[in-house]
Amino acid sequence: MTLDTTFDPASIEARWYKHWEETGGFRPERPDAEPYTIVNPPPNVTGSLHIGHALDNTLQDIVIRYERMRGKDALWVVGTDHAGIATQMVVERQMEAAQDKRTNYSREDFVDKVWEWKATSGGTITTQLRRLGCSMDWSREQFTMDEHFTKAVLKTFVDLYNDGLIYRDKRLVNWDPKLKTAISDLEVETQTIAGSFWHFKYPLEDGVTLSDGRDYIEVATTRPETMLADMAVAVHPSDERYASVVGKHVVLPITGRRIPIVADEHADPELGSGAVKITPGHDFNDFEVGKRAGFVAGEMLNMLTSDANVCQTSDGLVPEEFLGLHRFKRDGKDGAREAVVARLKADRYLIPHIAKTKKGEEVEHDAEPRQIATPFGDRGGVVIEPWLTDQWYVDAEKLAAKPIEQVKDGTIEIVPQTWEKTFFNWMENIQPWCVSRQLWWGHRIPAWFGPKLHDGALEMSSGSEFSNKNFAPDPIVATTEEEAIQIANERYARYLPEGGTVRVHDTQTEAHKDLLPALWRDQDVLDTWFSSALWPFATLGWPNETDLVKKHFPNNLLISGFDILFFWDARMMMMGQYNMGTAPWPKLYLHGLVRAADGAKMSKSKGNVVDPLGLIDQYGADALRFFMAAMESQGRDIKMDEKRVEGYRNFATKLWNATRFCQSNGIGKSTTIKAPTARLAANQWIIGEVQQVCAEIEQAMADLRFDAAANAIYQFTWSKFCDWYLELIKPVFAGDPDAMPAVETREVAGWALDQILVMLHPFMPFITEELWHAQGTRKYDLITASWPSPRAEVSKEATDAIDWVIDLTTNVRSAKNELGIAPGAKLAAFLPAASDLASSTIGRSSAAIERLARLTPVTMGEAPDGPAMQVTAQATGGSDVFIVPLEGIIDIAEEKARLEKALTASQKEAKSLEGRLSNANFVERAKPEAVEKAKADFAHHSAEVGRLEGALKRLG
RNA sequence: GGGCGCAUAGCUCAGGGGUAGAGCACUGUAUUGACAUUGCAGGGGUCGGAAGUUCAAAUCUUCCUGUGCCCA
Repeated sequence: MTLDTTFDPASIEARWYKHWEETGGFRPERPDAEPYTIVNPPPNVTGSLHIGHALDNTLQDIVIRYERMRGKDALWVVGTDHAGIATQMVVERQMEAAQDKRTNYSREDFVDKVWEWKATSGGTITTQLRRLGCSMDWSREQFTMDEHFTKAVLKTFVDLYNDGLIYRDKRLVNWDPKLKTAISDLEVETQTIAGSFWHFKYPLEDGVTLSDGRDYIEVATTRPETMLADMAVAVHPSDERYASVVGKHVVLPITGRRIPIVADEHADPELGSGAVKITPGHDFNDFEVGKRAGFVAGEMLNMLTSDANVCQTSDGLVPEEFLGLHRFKRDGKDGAREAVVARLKADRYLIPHIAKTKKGEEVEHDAEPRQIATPFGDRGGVVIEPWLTDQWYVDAEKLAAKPIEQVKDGTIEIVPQTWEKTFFNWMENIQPWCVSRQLWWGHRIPAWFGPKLHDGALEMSSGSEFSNKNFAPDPIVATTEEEAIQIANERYARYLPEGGTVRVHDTQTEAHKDLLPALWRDQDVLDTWFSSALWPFATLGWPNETDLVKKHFPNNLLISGFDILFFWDARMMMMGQYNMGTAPWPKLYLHGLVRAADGAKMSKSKGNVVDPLGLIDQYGADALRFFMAAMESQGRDIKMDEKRVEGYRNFATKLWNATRFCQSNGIGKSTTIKAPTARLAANQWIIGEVQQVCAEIEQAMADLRFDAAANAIYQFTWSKFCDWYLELIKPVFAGDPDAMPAVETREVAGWALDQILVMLHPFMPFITEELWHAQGTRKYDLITASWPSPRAEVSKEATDAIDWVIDLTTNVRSAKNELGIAPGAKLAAFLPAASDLASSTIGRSSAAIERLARLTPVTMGEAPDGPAMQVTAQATGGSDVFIVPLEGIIDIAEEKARLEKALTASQKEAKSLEGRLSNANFVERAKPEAVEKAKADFAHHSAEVGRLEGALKRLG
């Protein structure tokens, strides 16, 4: 097949991808081969390909293509994540645009709508991954809400519950009042924002005073509205200012609530007045203080609704005027915060903040301005409210124990290793994982509730929401409703008619209307990460004992961005260990972020995102992939550099043109996997170089050094194969095409080019596949070709000869350039004292010397008297000095300048080495190799100094 | 405040106890057969600063400065 004169990536990419996918190239049947498995971090079903995906998936594709070529039964599991909150938000936004809303539908109908959305608009990213060339096993594409996946999720939940590792608890949770759901610690982003610090007087109850006589305690807060639910004031136990009032009470302004003054280490005597207000129902620290002060979670006052509007506390003390206000100013409308401050100020409970103006005048402000670390929900973007609710928690601490051990003992290797510390730091301080979400889209929690049995007696409650403080129904956790009913029937047997059975209602309210004990299902769904934690085995069919699970679990490697180390990687370790009894993979590779050209994080709001598909359109997928690989050194973020992508597009073009050159000289596909036997020096040399670069790439891949692997094949292809080998063999084709040299060279060149295509294929799959087929009719596609194993013997003499010719050529060119001699000029040269290498090389490679070094004729023997330049040729096997007469060719002064420059360099080196060698300490204490090398280098440079001085003298 | 990184050529980055590397950019030069998305040649760095260890430090240690991320 003849190649077009220009390389056009777009026209070949779509064609080859389709071909690979249709012919099963991504998952060739290799039942007896050693398995190699990776699973992709499932992108959100709502997602589209961003530059981070491009990096992550390129690296994975390089690994999987490499292992596939090495003959493994390579499986790259692909799929998408149902992304609970994100997906529900997308569909809700769509409804909003149509003046519709979720609550206009039943839960079932809404979930159906989401599925409809997925069918039509979901999974954009799967098409985009194809454009990148990713060789995933699409035939088994997974979704975290697939039926078999749900089975895995349910089993895991039920097992964890039965093992006491999942429990229901009432505690403060990170509540997103916009999305109206709990979220986990990891989904909270702390940002520092400008805020205020207000100081208030809390009056002591009748007759009580501090030791200094004051009849109030000063407290300060950044969230004044919470004072409506204050339950105590805390002072440090050692704080003498307050020792006399500990155990006494204050009477809260506004609510009139009488609350105790408690001693607690949490109060910092150095901070403000040393006394802090305690709102256990709305602050994580205060919750702990409250517990220590003897309040149980169920008694803690709650003053906010799920939207974060003020509601009545259970003691009924919040004045009417505050009820219904939002927690703070919103959409320009004052909220509870502003109202509370205004009221306290009016009632003279506000202690003003005195600030000085620039002129030194004192001015009163209501509050002191402050930077406040504020928690925001990473999805909803609003301030997170600590809220007291019943939620399901996973005992992460217990599950984390084994993974910690596995990373410590090397069962799991984290690459680069620096991440281990971060991993340990988080895992060793891990908090209970809140896994319930108040959403409709997701895996519904397999729990049913029924009336509580108190000493065997039924305790019915007045129907109320799940956040009801005083009623904790007993959960029944089961894989199916039938099982739940069965358990309930036993539990409530004495309250059921003979042979009767409990009924299951949609809601708690309906269940309470039932005259008999009845169940209602938990309304909540699981955190998305709960299901994605099962990805390494649930995608293979677990809990069924499928052949895939047996063969491909544990996986071999996981590649992910470091940003999901906790969200996903660590949780896979926990769940892998729990469900499968082993680590999900022995190696975890963490890569960095792709940043904008200026080093900033890419974000839509900054408008500095680079679209990978745009780069593919412009430079081709191969160039983008190669860029990603070449820039991926361990432990550093990648800064976007389009010029570099362009450079790799040029590299692809170079290879394209090199192949065109081969074709025009009758060089086609190779017939053998092993290197052909070769007699010509250039051919032996390139075979040796192929072996070397192959070993380099293999080492780099074993170390997961993508940059080293990419650079190795780049340098080999361009600097060795194109720049030297193709130039070296050109003279051969000027001769008889049927003679041995041409026949052998066509064979070797075809083989070497094939090896390049194979070794480059994991990095640049499209162009290599195209060229692979352009080079001849093949029995198989390159994607399933074998990785090189060039175990050929090449003679040292042959490779030395080529190294010598290359050195000679470079030196001649350099000298000509400096002397202003036309590069193409052919010069006669004399070799007075030829090394053995020189003699044999001049004999067998005269054509190369003539064509590349452009020295002709070369005469063995003394040069005639007269001005001349000296050119050296060096290789391991020999070192020679050519004399090139320059009479009438150039200005002698130029040659002198050139020699002077070289002389200065050699003198400098020689002097430095001499100094080192004359240091007794060096000679005695340095490694013998270092001393030997210094001696050899010194000898070399001394000789150079002598030679150059002589040459200068001859020029006069 | 705690933890983890980074600082090497104009730019983006490798490297690493024994004469400093790549790509891009730059300079000069070349255009009758693979390739100007190119060839050839070249300039450019006291490896952030200071001290220490060592025969020898860009490399190891400590401190400092700047900068980035994560956690509180």
